[in-house]
Amino acid sequence: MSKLAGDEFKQAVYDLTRLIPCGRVTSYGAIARCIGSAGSARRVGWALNQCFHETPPVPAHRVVNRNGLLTGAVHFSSEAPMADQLEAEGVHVVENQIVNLERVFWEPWTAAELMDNAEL
DNA sequence: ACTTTGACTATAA
DNA sequence: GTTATAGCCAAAG
Repeated sequence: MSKLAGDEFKQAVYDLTRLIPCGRVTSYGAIARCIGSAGSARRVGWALNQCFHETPPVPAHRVVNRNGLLTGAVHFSSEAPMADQLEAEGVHVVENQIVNLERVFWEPWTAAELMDNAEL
């Protein structure tokens, strides 16, 4: 068993994505690795594609590729572009690419410490 | 059941 | 530094 089903995988991705602090971003591969499915970065994107009709909403705009490029911007609503939401949180975006990526990058393993601390 | 595609990543040239 | 190719896993056609 222990096989990560599609729905469980999506839930794991959503849960971790919701833990991303405001003004920070992360990568698909980092999320995939944190949930135990390293190398399945593409599945993270697939899961996030379904997040729009999920409740509560998932801040998918904080998830970008390893290059800091907003590859999923085209999947966002025209009224709330990915870049616009990132800029609203203080993240500078130029040509669909995040500026100072290292400065705003957030590693999901930080969430593990937070959750562990919360359980105490 | 097989083939193609996808919000990716790493390595090689 | 960039560009090209391979590896990756699962869903959709």
